[in-house]
Amino acid sequence: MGKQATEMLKGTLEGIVLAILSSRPAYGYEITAWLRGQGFSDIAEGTIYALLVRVEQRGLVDVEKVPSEKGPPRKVYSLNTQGREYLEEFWRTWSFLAERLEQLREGGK
Amino acid sequence: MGKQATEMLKGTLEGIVLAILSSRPAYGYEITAWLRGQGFSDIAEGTIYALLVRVEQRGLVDVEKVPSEKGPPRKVYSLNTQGREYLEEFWRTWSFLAERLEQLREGGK
DNA sequence: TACCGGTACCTAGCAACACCGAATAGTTGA
DNA sequence: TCAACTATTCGGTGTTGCTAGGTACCGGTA
Repeated sequence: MGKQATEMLKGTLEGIVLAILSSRPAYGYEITAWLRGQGFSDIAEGTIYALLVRVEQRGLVDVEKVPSEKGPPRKVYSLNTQGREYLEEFWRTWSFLAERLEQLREGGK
Repeated sequence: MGKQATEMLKGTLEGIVLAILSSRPAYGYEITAWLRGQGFSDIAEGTIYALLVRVEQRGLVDVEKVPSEKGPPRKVYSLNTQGREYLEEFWRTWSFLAERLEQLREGGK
């Protein structure tokens, strides 16, 4: 993945993380590892933590500290009601963008 | 369109503009008007001009100054070979992102 | 004991990008 | 003359992801 991805992730990465949290609670380290497994090979760890702090401050997620057997305690995040509404809005925006881009790709042949 | 769009446009707007230029040469004012007609209602005018300057400096487009009947001369941009390669790369990155997001949307039900 | 690797989180500084607001300049018509 | 439309430019702002570190807890190994 090149530099284009870095800029393209702005705005979408937040939605991606919230989408993950909508199906199950998770913590930062776990999310980073999962994303890398999905092909987001160069997602920086700090990026996810910073993002989680932001969404927490906006009140989109709830946090619970859970002890870990092998390391420091985990901060487990889960999507709350406000977060779900925000995610809905995200999907609407995404759909709009995706449709226009698909049209452009068709037309550009 | 809300605030999410602003962040989501980062990186994609460039691809959108290059995609437009891949089908026909165009100038800034024209592109802005076209985008607004397509539903990108709150694209700032200055944004497109700044973007065009960037892609020009990166050598992705060729520029030609063309006199206008009704106003100052237009700067008409057209995609060159390097720009087409860059656009290909953009589509690959976009496809990757779109696939992951579609998977997430499916899984999130 | 000392050390390394894996787990788990945090932070400061940076670069890129879209937005805002304003300015400039040419043309046409009231 | 003045307003409206066309067309481009620019400085400053806020948000975002990346870089490059650091802290801390644990188990295994030399």
